[in-house]
Amino acid sequence: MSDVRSLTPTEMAAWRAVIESSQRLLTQLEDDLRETSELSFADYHVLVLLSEAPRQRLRMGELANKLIFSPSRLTYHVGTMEKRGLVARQPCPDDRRGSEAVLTEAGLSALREAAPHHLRSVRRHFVDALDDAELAELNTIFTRLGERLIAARAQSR
Amino acid sequence: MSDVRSLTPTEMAAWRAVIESSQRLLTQLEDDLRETSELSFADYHVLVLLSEAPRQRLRMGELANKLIFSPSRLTYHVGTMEKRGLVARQPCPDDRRGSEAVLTEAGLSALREAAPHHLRSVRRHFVDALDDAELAELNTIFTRLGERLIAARAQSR
DNA sequence: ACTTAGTTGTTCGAATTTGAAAGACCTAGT
DNA sequence: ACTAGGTCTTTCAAATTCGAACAACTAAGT
Repeated sequence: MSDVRSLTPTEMAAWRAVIESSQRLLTQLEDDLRETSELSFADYHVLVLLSEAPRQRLRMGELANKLIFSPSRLTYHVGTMEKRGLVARQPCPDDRRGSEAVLTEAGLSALREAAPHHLRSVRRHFVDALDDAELAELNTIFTRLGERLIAARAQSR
Repeated sequence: MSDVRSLTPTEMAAWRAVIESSQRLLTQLEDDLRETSELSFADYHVLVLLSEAPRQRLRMGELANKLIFSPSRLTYHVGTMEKRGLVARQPCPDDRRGSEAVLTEAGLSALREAAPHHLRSVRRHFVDALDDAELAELNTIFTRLGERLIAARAQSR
């Protein structure tokens, strides 16, 4: 049926494998995380990013960029995490438009508790399937892809 | 802050790059597709899968597996596409529990119209950033990952 | 100071996605 | 034939996500 080429079979196969498997990977990690903790993948990601930030806090906008979340999605999501006590929200000191999300004690505990399980899951479904050269290669390739995507997005504004 | 290791820096970097960039990739492709057509990425994917299937039809369950959609999500999504005339739904001849989604003329047209734009987008944001060896490598790696994930899922049932 | 344009984060209604039933049907063993 | 135990898809309500519009503020030029 489909005579829609413009991509070679090799290119198409690689493209599809990446899309499909990364989707499966996310789904599996999400499931594992929910089974061993009270956190979603997004929750976990928020906690990690905050824990790594100076003073364990990030501007909403910055957090949204890192998570690749729309602004409204982040507002909502941080709201749910705030209700659960995992993060707090504070007005930004030097810019009165902004606010920042701050990691709480409870949030840090939740992260510390979930991390071993989550990392085990990452290992099982990702790292263990790859050798060192492949890991290095993936890092190179996806870092490059990410940079190009960020550049492209900046372009089209 | 985070002393949560258990993954080496190399492993962690690769993992993060893959997750983040594949997310960015999806988002960009989705945006491009919406700009040049009336289709979402999921719509497009449905149309491709149907167009490739024998007699341009697939059981709902099979389609859900290929798309990595939950059953209820697929029901809803096919519903919206049906309203737009892109697909039709028919009872399954040999299994009265089931139904199948069928590609319509309009669906095929929509796919043919969207494909060049979409493929150009895939090329720009993915293929063009990679050389042949990398593409082959990605195909190998992600095919393997996908197989493992399917196996793991079958396990845990 | 005074516009004017751009940012930042939130809000709101609509669209989508989830997960737990439920309904209808198939399959195997009796 | 007749269950008992699956399977396939849909339904429903609740949770999430999107996108446009908004309010508050900042930045830059005049």
